[in-house]
Amino acid sequence: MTVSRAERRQRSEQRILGAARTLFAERGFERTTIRAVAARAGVDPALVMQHFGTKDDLFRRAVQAPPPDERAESPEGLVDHLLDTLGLKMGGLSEQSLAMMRSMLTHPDASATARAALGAQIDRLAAGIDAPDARLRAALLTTIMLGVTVGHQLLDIEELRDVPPEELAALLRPVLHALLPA
Amino acid sequence: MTVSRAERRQRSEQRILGAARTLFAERGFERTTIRAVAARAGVDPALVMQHFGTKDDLFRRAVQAPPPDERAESPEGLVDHLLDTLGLKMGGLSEQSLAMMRSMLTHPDASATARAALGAQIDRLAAGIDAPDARLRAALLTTIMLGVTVGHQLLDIEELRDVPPEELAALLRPVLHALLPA
DNA sequence: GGGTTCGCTCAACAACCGTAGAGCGAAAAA
DNA sequence: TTTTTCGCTCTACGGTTGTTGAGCGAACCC
Repeated sequence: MTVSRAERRQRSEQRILGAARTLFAERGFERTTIRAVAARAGVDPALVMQHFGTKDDLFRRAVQAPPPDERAESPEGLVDHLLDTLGLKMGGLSEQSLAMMRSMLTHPDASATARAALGAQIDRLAAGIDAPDARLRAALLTTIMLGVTVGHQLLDIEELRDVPPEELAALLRPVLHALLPA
Repeated sequence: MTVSRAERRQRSEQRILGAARTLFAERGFERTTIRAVAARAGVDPALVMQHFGTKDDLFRRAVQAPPPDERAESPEGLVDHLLDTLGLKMGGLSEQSLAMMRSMLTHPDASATARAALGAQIDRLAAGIDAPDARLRAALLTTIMLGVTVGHQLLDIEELRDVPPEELAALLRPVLHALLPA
């Protein structure tokens, strides 16, 4: 019944991290206060600082995502992989992705992280596109998916709500294909 | 050489509004302070409140855009009109659009305004699409343009920087067409 | 020209924010 | 058991924020 000290520490760190992710994803960086995170984690605000140092550090920890799986990117599988990106399968995007996206337009740190993440995806995509303007095409593919995700997950546009994932995928497939060279 | 009182009033109101638009567009709502707006307008912070009442009111005034021109929306012209939306022509989007977009993910008011503006565009587009899922297609068209705009104007993705507008339009045209019924 | 209006500034308040340091109590080490 | 460690809370500080009310000076009205 008793819990070891290290265990307690790790456990409350996880609770804080979870609370932070949720609030960052819902309200963004600026509107999320340390106090609110602490309250949601059932913890004193000072403990948050003690664990993560600074609010920016907490944010960095909260949004850091596991490295993307390096699956083989055959040109044909490109579009399918992109459609997965939407988070349509497996119950939506991770909370850390949402948290980062929610803040990427206002928080300089999140903006840089977002640019880096998108840049990485552009790199990955461009490698699978055989055209002189491969990077530009990859960038457009990426921002297109970004836009649909923002509209769907962050702005909650009603026309996209409750649409079966397969229907979205079916409509988007030819769209994405239109950016691949003939 | 002397200026009338009404003239002075209107003049500083415009300066404040301009400063607000610029800062809201650059940093978003939360990171823009009344003091910063006032400083940029060369004015006392209290005057900003006196003119606009509240920071939220100032934001509302700053982002309110002129009503979209009700040009005839022939189904063929749809795509061209959408490409204009990108702000590629005529030196980019208005500062009020950028200000609204910059804050739409974090400020509840801006979020509602953005949803409304996107909803209106979806309506307009859907009217020109002849398909049972016209609204869904219109929503996707809208969010796609949103994504490209966000990536280009707000995140400043380097692959999209300095790309001639015509090149972007040429690549996007088939993309958008892919969402119109055959 | 004298009184009034009013655009504008000055100074300040109350609330909230991120953050730091001292201290408590229980787990760990001796 | 005694001593030490350390996860955690309490309290509080300094700074910034949105916002307000009093007052000044110049344009306005008579």
